Amino acid sequence: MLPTTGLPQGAVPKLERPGPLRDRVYEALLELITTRALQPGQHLVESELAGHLGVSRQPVREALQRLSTEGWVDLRPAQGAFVHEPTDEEADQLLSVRTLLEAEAARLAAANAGADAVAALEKLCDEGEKAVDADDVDGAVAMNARLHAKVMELAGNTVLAGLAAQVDRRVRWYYTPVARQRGHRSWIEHRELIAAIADRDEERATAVMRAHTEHTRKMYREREK
Amino acid sequence: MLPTTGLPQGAVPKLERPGPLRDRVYEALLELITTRALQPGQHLVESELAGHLGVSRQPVREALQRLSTEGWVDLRPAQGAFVHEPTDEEADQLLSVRTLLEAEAARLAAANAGADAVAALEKLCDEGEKAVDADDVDGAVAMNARLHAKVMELAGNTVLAGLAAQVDRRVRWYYTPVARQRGHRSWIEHRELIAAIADRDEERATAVMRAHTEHTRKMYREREK
DNA sequence: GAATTGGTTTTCGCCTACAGTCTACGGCGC
DNA sequence: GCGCCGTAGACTGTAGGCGAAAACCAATTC
Repeated sequence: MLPTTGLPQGAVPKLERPGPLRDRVYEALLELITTRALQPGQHLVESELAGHLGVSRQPVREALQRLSTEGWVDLRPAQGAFVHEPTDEEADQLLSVRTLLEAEAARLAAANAGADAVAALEKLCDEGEKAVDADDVDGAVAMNARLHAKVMELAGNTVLAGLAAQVDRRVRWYYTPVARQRGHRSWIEHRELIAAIADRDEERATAVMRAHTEHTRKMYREREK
Repeated sequence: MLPTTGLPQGAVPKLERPGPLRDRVYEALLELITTRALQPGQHLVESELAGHLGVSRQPVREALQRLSTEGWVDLRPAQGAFVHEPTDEEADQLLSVRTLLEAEAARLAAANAGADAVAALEKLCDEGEKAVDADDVDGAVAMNARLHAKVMELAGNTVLAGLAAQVDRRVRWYYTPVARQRGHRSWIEHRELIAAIADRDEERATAVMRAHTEHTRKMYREREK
């Protein structure tokens, strides 16, 4: 028993710590990039960002460094950081990798999932469909992300989850503009996926997820033209 | 035509630029980690490393930052960097992800490969076997890496290649101690893989690569006990 | 003897300053 | 008028320094 004080565990609100500045800068920049406030190809000047965010250059540099390794910005030596410009080819490759990772996650989820897990998935699906019916695009996209994240969690492979999280976020960056077009159909497929997971049918879960992600990929390709 | 000088393209050796210091620090630290000079769990003190490498703390910080995002070190806030301690579970997950990525790469390679590509693979395989015969473990491991990298290159998916490169390097970190045990058998499997690629047989290439990487995974598991 | 508390030291997080390098622009020669 | 060179500006790369938080250790109290 750790707490020798008579206080209950959650009584002390953990003393909201701001957390490392570099992380907050990272989050801020990522937000600016994903919302297109910083456009692809744009030159990111360290001192400018630092001044704008009210911090020094150092945290900005570290944030840019991290964004670089995750593929959000390109760091050209002695020239600075530029917001990454996604090519159509790269987007397609990213989507195909996503298909691979998500399909595997679906398979593992089907192998591991219990009744309570399935219930949780159903709940997420309900909310997602509700958002679609209400024309709440942002909400639907968010629920979609949470659903996929939940499947990934059920897969129980943290390494896989880490890679998928990166890929997914970038995919969503490219994909958000076309998300609007893909409403109900997507959630019907989600239902099929959950059914397959509930049946513990690894083969079918893999196939459904593959079809699902490939579907969005095809939609992206058609949009390119 | 860019070169208006009459000089051939490669004549000027690009004026050997030292390149960003942080990258060299990164390479140096990665070398130290993979060679076990810095042991898992060890606390990495910035000023210590900086002094040892003859640079300031800043490049060291940036290198550690990058190593952190790639999973080599754990960056605990306000505490510093610690060499990542791989758990058995994590190693297993990493190996399973590797299987997934490499199998897909093999499939794509089989779909794309031409005669010259197959020849290049054969050449790498020859050298690898030569290294094994000479009991040159480090050389064999290196050739193994280059062979897999070549397959990945043939797959033609840079995103996939990027992920696989990270995973592979970490796998090799865990795996190096047991590499010695897995000599000839591994290279026989390589031959089978190349044959499948030469036949443009995607199914078989996938299966062979999957068996190959799963084989090393099993070997690792047995070693755990 | 065990737990706590206070001070001390180490180390990180961030800021500021300086040097090197690349880019852009204006003047000069052809 | 056209192209080259030199200079000025801006930005990045690196170094050093200060304040603060965490870990460590010893003295003290129960």
